[in-house]
Amino acid sequence: MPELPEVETVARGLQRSVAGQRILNVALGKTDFIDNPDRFESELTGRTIARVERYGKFMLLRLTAKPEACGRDLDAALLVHLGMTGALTPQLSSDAHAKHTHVVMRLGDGRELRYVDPRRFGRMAYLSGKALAEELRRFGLDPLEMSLEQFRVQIHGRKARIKALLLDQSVLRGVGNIYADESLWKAKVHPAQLGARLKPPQLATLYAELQKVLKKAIALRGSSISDFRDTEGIPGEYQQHHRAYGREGKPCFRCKTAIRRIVVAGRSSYFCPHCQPRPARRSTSRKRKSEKARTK
DNA sequence: CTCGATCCCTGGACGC
DNA sequence: TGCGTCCAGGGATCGA
Repeated sequence: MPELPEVETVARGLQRSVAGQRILNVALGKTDFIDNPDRFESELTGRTIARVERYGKFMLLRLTAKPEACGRDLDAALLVHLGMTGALTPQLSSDAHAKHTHVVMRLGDGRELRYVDPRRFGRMAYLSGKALAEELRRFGLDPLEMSLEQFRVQIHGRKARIKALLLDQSVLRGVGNIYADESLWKAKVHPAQLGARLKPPQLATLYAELQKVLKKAIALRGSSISDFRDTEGIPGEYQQHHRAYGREGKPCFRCKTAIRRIVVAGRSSYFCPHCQPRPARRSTSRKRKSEKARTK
């Protein structure tokens, strides 16, 4: 499932392979994941992909202005979210269409940039100017670009659980379930710990481990759990370094205790019950006792 | 402000 | 082999 490292991998691949290419035409299949499909098609046709960037879990295909735009739409972009199963890859026009191919952009050099997404949890949108700026403003800082102090400001004082905060794209952008669990395991922080209750050293460790995990995962071209592939069709290798995610019942790499799975913030959360002890919840247990006493 | 529930969608795993 | 069922999960939305 594409999170920050996987999206970075794909964005770099596309930057290498399709930057500078002109989009000659656009063919759409199912369009329920595209904002305003008609406009999408007309605006993309004839535009050139200037460069490809990552923004959180989004890819931003920056587009050059149409010749007739006369200076308008200089900051137009194709926004792509891969959802769970999306793939955006350049292919030869002679290649057979994979099942669930929903967008085909014919490029100037004869290849095709194809979007394939069985579950259609992804999103595509043509955005420019104000709409693009507004869209991007909804998200927090990139975890690889933020300082420890900026991280601290986002977490301290928050009553939400740390796992929920890490997954919240308005708190920081790009982290998903895998890298949240991996960095919490490394930092020995329980996923249900409240943000406000993280001690300064824990916060500093979590910040550092999150960056380390993300950087290493990028270097290994992401995690391939089921079907993630880079733009050349090669799986990532970071899944071989997972210490918590998907390891329910298997021994912790540090202490051999069986990894447990619980649901936090509506997501499967894998953690070591020994290394990441459940936070003592003084107030809750007291409340429970007093409630029991009252009902009796 | 934060929570859980629900929906979107398909493929894969599993039980019979 | 072929059903039915459950689960995976990012994000939007809604009600508590």
